[in-house]
Amino acid sequence: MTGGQALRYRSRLFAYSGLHAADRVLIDDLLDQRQRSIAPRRDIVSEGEVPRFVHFVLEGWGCRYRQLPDGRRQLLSLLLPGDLFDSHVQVVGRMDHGIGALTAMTVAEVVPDVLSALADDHAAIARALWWNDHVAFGTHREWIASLGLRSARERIALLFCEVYFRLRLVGRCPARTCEFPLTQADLAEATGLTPVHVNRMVQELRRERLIEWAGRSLTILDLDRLCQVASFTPAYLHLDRTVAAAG
Amino acid sequence: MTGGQALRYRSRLFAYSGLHAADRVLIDDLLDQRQRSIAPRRDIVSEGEVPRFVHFVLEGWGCRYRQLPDGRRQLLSLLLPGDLFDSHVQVVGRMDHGIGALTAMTVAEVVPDVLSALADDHAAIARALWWNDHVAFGTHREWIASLGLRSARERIALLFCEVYFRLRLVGRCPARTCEFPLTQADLAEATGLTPVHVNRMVQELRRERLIEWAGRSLTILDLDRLCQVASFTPAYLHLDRTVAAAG
DNA sequence: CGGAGCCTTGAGATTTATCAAGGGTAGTGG
DNA sequence: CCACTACCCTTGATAAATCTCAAGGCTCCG
Repeated sequence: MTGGQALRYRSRLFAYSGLHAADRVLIDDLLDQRQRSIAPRRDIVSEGEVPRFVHFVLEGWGCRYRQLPDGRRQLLSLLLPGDLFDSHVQVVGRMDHGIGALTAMTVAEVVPDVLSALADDHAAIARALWWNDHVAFGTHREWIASLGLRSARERIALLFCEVYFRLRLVGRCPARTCEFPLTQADLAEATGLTPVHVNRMVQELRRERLIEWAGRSLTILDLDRLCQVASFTPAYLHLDRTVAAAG
Repeated sequence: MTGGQALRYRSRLFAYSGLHAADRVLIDDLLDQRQRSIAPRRDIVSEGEVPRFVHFVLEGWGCRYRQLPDGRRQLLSLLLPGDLFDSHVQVVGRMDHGIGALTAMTVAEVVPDVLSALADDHAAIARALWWNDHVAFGTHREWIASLGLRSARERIALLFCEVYFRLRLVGRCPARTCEFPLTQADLAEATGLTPVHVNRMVQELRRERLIEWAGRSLTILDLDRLCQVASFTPAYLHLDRTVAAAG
């Protein structure tokens, strides 16, 4: 589908169905310019900082998070391999939240003007960036709905579903098993629950043979039923604009 | 600050500090082209629909919302007078959520290509649209943090704070009193709580002399203390890019 | 005058949090 | 090779926040 091009990376953008093979190569080339490793639990961009780069996640998992003065912390979204974030970093000014690594990560730092220039010259790339933003918005909306109206059990199931579909899109979940390197404490911060309660709910999902999760490996045993538990529909990921939708 | 221009509307965009007076007039002119009235509780754009216009709220309050198959409903964000939403509606495809009116509303429907053309010709307008998106993202993030880690009382206080600052930006809250035409049931859908519990928490805030709220009118009696209760900081509204920041 | 919609109150049930402790495992240094 | 530490997962008991169900009252409008 992407042709025989020798792409070195697996950007999410490559999944966007409007791109030509040549567009993918252009994006791929950007990612070689400047890379950075981040240790687990370290910030990629801190609150209050003025960010200078557009970031592409090459390896590892990160998150956006918000921390209140009293120390309470909430994850706002997951940043998975292939993701890019803050494509229009020029408008950001001071960060109103932090971006951190959950595992060891490698990210590509792209100079915003270079990406903008690329988008100006190649309408399809501009559209791919729009699409990516649109999906990010959709994901935020679904998290609001998750926290606002789903039970603990449903929230956790939803997160598993989301990760599964997102990783599949970037070719990191060929079968029913994918990486899931978060701790239960991370999961608690993502779902607005306590670690203790997450533990109990995860065990429930295991007992019902919906998932297996040990170490960094997650297996979805019954995707249909898990989606049903979570009231998950992938609509908000807008996969219809994706090459995967064709296959 | 906006000069002596005869602007007919009060778009949020006018607050963006990068605009010239002439830019404001151009935007203002867009809003005359095509307007639509929406009855309270009706959809402006329904889930599953393919939206055709960029919308500007001229009067009344609306919301984005997500409804699960079983009927549970969560508000995702408030749409207040002056707001514009889905400025890049071209990428949307099928709506993954609904947009509805909470009160009677008047919206301007702008043809996306016309707005895009304007943004292409006037860099400042493009930046204003970016800024608006950026604030929308920030608001979604803050709602996630609200639902994930704040108590019922804090969430309600936060919503009052947010509305107060947003309305002030568009000149609809000159003093301590502003419109707040939601029902307690709406507030419950926004905060992920039950109407009964919202009622009790609102009474608590009233008893503590933090707010007065009766009918459609909200008065903030002690803004500092209310912000403190809510752990509210306006950072996510990015008012620093705003003419209000100067004054 | 009657109804509809909204707000309010009470009592009891449920979900989730809190506190506290124990166990497994992997890595580290002696 | 063993002990030790750190980190994570697990379990139990109890407490707190929020929900559910039910009913009554107010106000506005036809």
